[in-house]
Amino acid sequence: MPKPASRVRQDAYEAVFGALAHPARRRVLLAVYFNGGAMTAGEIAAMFAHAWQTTTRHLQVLEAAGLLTHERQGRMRIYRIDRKRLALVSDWLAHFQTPVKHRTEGKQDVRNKQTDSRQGEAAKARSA
Amino acid sequence: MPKPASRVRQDAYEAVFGALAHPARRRVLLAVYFNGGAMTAGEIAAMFAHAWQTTTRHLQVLEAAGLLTHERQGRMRIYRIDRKRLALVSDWLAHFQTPVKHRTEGKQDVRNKQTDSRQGEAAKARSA
DNA sequence: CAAATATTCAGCAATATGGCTGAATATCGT
DNA sequence: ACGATATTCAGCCATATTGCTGAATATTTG
Repeated sequence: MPKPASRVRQDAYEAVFGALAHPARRRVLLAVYFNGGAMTAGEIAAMFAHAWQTTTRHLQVLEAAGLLTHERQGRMRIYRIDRKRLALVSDWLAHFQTPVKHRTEGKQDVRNKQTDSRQGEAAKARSA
Repeated sequence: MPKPASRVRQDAYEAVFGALAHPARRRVLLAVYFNGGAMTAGEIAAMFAHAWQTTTRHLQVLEAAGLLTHERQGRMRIYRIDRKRLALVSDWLAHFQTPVKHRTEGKQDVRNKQTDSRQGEAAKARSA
C-alpha cells in the first residue's frame, strides 16, 4: 500500500511550516530569491554569524521541506529555491478567506452553543 | 529606550511562524475560524486526543503569537481568532512576488558570480 | 457553603532543535 | 599526487518543545 496522498500532503505542510519557523531559514529563502533564485552554499553561509555547518543543516531542513533543491557545480553546491512549494502556505492561508458567517462579535452564540454541545464529547475524549 | 518597532516586527514573525509550525495549532486556527471565529477552550480541547492541558498550552502559544485572544465568559474561556495577525504570513510570502530577474535556469551566472565574490567575505565571516 | 464544572498552572520526562567542533569527502589547481 | 577550497557528516551539549499527571483557581448551582 503506497502512502496515501493525504498523508503526503500532511507531511508536506509539516515540513514547510516547520522549515519557515526559523528566522535563519526564512532569511535564506529571501536571500536566495533576491539573488535570482540560486546561491551557493558558501554564499548563503557567509550571510550568517554562526558556524556554517549550522547553515548546512538549515539548508538540509529547507531542502527536506522541498523549498530548496541543490545541484553540484564543481566543488560547490548551488541551492535553488522552489517557489511552488511556498504555495502550500498560501493554500493554507486561503482557508481563512473562505466566507463563514463570522460572529466574532456575537459572544452569546458561542456561549449558548457551548452550553449544550460542550461536555458530551469533551468529557468522553478526556476520560478515555 | 522603547524596543524598536523593527524588533517587535521581528519577534512577531518569530511568534507567528513558530505557532503555525505545529499541526495541532494550525488545526485549532482552522477550527475556530470555521466555527464562526470563536470557540471555548473546552470545545477546542475536545477535538484532540491528547490531554487538554496540552491544548491549553497550544492555545497559549497561539495567543502569545497574537493569533488568538481570549475572554472569560463565566467559567469558560472563549478563544477568538485574529485573522489580521495571519496577514504577517501573507506579507512575508508577498516578498516572493517581487519581480526579480530570475535566472533559476541560468546556472552559469551563479557559477560566475560565485567565482569572484565568494570567499572574500565568507572566509572573513567564518574565521571571525 | 459544598459539589460540580471549566480551565489553567506547575513540574516531569522524552524528544527535537540548533549551535559548536572535529573529521571526512570531493573537486580544483599546480 | 598534494595542498587548497567548498561543503557535508558525525557527535556533543544546552535549550526548547510537547505530552503527561496532579494540583490549583474561578464560577455556577443546589
